[in-house]
This record gives sequence, structure tokens and C-alpha cells, in this order.
Amino acid sequence: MISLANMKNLKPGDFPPEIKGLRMTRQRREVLAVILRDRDHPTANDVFLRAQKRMPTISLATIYNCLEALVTHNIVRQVNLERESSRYCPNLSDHCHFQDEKSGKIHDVVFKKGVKLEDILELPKGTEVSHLEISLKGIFGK
Amino acid sequence: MISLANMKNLKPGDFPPEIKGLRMTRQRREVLAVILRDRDHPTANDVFLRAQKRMPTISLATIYNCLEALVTHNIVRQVNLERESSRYCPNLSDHCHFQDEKSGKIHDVVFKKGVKLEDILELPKGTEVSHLEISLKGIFGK
DNA sequence: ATTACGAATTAGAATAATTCCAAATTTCGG
DNA sequence: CCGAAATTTGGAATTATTCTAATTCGTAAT
Repeated sequence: MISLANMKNLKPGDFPPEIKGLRMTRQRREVLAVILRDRDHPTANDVFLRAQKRMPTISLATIYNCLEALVTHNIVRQVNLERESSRYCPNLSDHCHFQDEKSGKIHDVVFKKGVKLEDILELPKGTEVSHLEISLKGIFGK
Repeated sequence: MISLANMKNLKPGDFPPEIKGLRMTRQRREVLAVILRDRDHPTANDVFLRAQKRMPTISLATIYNCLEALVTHNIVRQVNLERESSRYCPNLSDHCHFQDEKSGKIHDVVFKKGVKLEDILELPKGTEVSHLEISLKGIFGK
């Protein structure tokens, strides 16, 4: 599992073993470190501003490139809420997203144990789900 | 219930009674008629192209204005799939959307009878859901 | 019916997020 | 260490959507 701890002393070439076919660059390492550090579902621009602190020459285009690479390699998940800009999330376990209308904060929400999609939805025989996104908005309790 | 049939001879001022506080204009009537006619989840631009056939002077800005009015009055539902442009759906009953990767077509999918959100998700006490969107992608069976 | 006023329409400009481009740089296997 | 292939970069381009300000329209009250 990739964690902030593993990231700290990562050098080029040190990509965690589960990541195949993805070159390690300083920029990708930094983008991933930013996303693992504060797990607050930052936008590409948020990531850009944070990455710039430690790497002042990084460009926004690179942020987008890195994020795309991390997303297509299933290291990071892209989260789309309504028409807002995409956000990025290092939590790879099954979960959905709840945006609190008061604070704007996004919370990860997990499924109850044993819940299966086919128990919930009327899907025709032979349907294959490759992608599922559930997003909620409202007042988040607690 | 609003239907295409009701729409046909609608004159200004003839807005269906369940719609309060929304002025009836030729443009809104046409936009609504387009959405009710082919229930294929058109984008704003799709609606524009179709509305233009019967109303050649209508502008895209008006399409957006009308759609916004219809959406905020709960006459039409706005559907967001990934980063694509918004689509519009006249089906107001609880349902979610499945985009078939082969055809690109979007299918309405309903919940199994008796399924409640709180049975599915771990939501903290006091959570109030004001908006829920579930979207799926894959191969749609049948 | 006519009026008046707030609301809606329009074309075009503006914005925001994201993608594209082409040149310079970097990574990494051999 | 070398070289091919991938990546980074700044800036331009694109796309969906929103904004603006002038004109027109819908409707409630006369």
C-alpha cells in the first residue's frame, strides 16, 4: 500500500512495486505526496498551489498530466461532483462522496457491509459495471 | 403530470398548474417540448439544435436560461456524468443513469423496491441528504 | 384593451477548467 | 554513459457555461 511514509525518501525509480509501467519523475512524486498528505479532495489547482511550495517551477499542465497518469494507473481516484472541477482522492477502497453544504468539505462515505449493487438497482441481465460514482450533498451529521 | 400531449397547444400563460412562479414564454415551452419529445438525455447544445428547427432565432444563451429555470423549478432534471456536458432528463422519479460504453446511450435505472439510502450507506446520525446522484458506466445488458 | 414594470431573450464577450502543442529536458534500460 | 522514448513546460487553444447590457415580452392592474 502506498503511504505518505513510503513517499518521503522516494527517489526516481523507487516507485512502489504495485505500480507498473509508470515512470517515476520528481513531479509525479510530488503530486502524489501532496494528495497523500492532506486527504481533503483537492482540485488540480489546489494540488498545483501546494506542489509549487516545494517545487516552484512545476507547471499546471504537469499537474494535469501527473494526475491523469496517477488516475489511469489506479493510484488516485478522480472525483466529480456536479459541475465543479474534478477533485482527487487517494482512498482507493469502495466509497462515495458527501459534500457538506455548510462547510463545503467532502466526506468519504462507505457502503454498509455486504451491500451489493445488484441488490439495489434494477439492472438488466448481462450488465457489466465498469465504473460507479455516487455523490451526495446535504448536511453531514456528527 | 406534464406530457407532450399537454404541451401541444400550450399558449403563453398556459403553464401547467403545478408550475408556480415560472413565466411561460415561447422559448421555455419549446425547450420543454424538446426534452419531453425525445427522452434521450440531450445536452444543452442538442436541445439548441433541435429547438432551432421550430424556432430559428432562439439563442444558445436562452437554452441555458430556460434549462436553468426548468431545473430549479423541478420540471427537468440535470444529469452530470463524469466531466461531460450536462444532460437533461424529464424523468422526475427516483432513478440513476447508466451510460453504455458501446453505444454511448444513457439508460435510466431504477432502484429495487423498498431500497432506502440509509440501508446502503454508513451515514452519521443527523445527516440530511438534499441531493443524490448515482451514475454508472459499462455494458448495459438486454 | 392598454399600460407599466419586472422578467426574459439575445448576441456577443468573458470566464473557467481542461487539453493541446511543440520544443527542451529527463528517465531508465542496455 | 547513451539514446530512444516519455515527460515537462509555457503558452495557445478549446469547450462548456456564464455574464452583460440592450431590447423585447408577459402579465397583472388599470
